[in-house]
Amino acid sequence: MLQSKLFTKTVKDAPKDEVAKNASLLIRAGFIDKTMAGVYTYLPLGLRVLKNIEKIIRDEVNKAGGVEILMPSMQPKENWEKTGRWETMDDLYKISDSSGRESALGATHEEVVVPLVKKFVSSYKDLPLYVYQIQNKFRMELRAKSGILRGREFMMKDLYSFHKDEEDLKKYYEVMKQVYKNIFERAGIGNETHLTFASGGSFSKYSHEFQTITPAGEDTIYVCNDCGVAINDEIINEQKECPKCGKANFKTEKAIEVGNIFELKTKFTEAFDLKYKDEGGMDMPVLMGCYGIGLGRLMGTIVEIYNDDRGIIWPESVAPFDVHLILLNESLRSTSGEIYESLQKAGVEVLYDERMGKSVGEKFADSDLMGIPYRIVVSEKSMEKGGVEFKKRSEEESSIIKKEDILNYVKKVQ
RNA sequence: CGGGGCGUGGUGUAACGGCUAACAUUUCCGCUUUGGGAGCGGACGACUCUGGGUUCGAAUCCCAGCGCCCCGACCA
Repeated sequence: MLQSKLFTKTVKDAPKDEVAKNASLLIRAGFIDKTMAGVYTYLPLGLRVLKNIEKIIRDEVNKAGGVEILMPSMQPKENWEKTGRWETMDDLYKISDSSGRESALGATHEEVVVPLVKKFVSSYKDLPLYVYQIQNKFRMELRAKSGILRGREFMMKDLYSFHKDEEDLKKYYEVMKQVYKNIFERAGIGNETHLTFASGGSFSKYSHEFQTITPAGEDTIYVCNDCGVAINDEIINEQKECPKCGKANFKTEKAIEVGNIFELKTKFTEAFDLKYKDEGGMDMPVLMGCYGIGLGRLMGTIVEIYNDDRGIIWPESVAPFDVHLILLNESLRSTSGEIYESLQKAGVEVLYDERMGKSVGEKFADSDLMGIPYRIVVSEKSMEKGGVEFKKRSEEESSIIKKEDILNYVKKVQ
């Protein structure tokens, strides 16, 4: 993409209200724009990151048998009354039309997915079933905060699994643990992200969160020094030992909850009377699990972890582009144009800063701020030294490489 | 929802209750410049969040509302 076609601009000073690093950097670099408190527009650069995250999640979830659908944001009030959550869920947005008819804006989708599945599942032969979507959720946060980490409207991957018995649910629950591990690994935050025991499970007494350690976190977790899993506040108040290895040797950390997996068991299937016929023709309750990841929150978490005083440093797997190609001298426009074409032909995603009239300093500052993993500078100076300048955003040193060798240096991940 | 802070050009800031609301940056025009937000000259851009009040006079003081941020509570 030509940088001149980006309609966004970088800004030197972050809006003074934005204290959160993720919001400050993403706004300055032109990835997002705040529409109102807790509600953000994803601009061209930000959307590309979001799509990359989406791709990783979709890929891993599909491997685990997930079947993608798209459910509506507007949902019937009656369904929410059936589960009792029309009254009990405080952060549910309720909307009404001019005739006074009320609906809910989906804060989560059990109220839609269970009646949906009921229409198609009637036999043990129809189970198990794993459906998911990547879609916007609405939650009436009384206090939206921390940039895109806690919004009122946010994109979420929510998967719902349906099973004939506890054993099958348990089995899939373990599969999803691994899926989540893979996703966070691929998104570049594998080392910082800990499987965390939380309360709320049905048969195993626990649910699980995936918590990423960073000072920007709003949760406190206790990481076991012996086995590396963590427990949250709720659990440490109930017990003093690690649920996995039994030791009681924790270090306290601030963390962001990037994912959550939960056994719902029959909580919602009972409300909608979702049953199946077993081999003997008996009606049996369907068991459920649900599994969520907030995409924007994941993006914000990545920024919180990967930045320096000059800007963002994207992991290659989610970066908006692979290469930032920067032309400094008009005399080399055709040369850099050829490099641009050949990289694109090779499947490398390139942001090409071909703008003239911008100072070198400004171009470099923009590049550092945006955080694209590889920077290639085409200039008269680099040509005198024998090629183009190649530099990783994550490293300080640059090197001169021949333009024929560029592809060897730009290793494509994913 | 309780507590605190802040609302002035797109952005960041300034202005004693008193002149045409100032400066930087952005944007536009011209020239110059080309390896870390470069220089010179010119131009555009603000009913000072909204509504009341006090005053001869309000960006400035008072009240209310709205918005945004922070702490807390809440977060299947």
